[in-house]
Amino acid sequence: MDDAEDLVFRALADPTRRALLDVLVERDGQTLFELCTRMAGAGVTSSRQAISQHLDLLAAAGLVRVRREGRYRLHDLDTTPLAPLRERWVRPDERTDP
Amino acid sequence: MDDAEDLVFRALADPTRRALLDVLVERDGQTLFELCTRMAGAGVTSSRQAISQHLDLLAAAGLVRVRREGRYRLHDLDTTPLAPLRERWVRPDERTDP
DNA sequence: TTGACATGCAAGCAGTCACTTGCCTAACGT
DNA sequence: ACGTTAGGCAAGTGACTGCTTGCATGTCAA
Repeated sequence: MDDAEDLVFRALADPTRRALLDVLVERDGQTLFELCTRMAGAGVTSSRQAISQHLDLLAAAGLVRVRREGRYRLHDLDTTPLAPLRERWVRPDERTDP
Repeated sequence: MDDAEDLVFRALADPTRRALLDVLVERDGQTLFELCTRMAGAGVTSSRQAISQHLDLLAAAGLVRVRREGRYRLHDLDTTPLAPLRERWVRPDERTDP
């Protein structure tokens, strides 16, 4: 099972990746080093490679867009894959979609 | 990391468990055997023990309430742990909470 | 009571995951 | 040109995960 939905859920399964999303939601265009610093500040102690790999996984899930600018790798958050997820597992009697 | 939030996200990381939630959202009080049958019907081929372990994990995450009735084990869905999850990673400029 | 049905428990196994380690490439400043 | 800065690649490792296997328990019907 390797469809898009599965990638998103598996990406969210790790606390470090969720913390990365927490940092990314505030501002687009943060570099890898910037993210490492802010993660360390948030109490998450992960190496640069570890964080880079987490970002690769988030990118594979479509949650993060990666672009190059000079020697920097900039990261933008994309929350659109989360939209269908938010409406899932709502009881039929609790649905409020008019 | 073993807090409640982490349990929920890890519980959602498995496609079989998500399929179980899909089946559970329709009706409360389904037995283990009933769930096995409906899972098989949905194209998910998992043994009874496997499904039972998945349900245990969902129960540990607070997503499923388990109760006994005679020789049956009945399962009720509880979506309240999903509520905070739905409002997460929403851009500050996209927030619409009045 | 006896047998069938619904489920529980626990050890073991193979695959996956997160992380490290070590070295390499590319872009900037001086 | 040279060193520094930002990041890339890939193999290896320990722990965790999902699943199986085998047997045990408890409940009901006849």
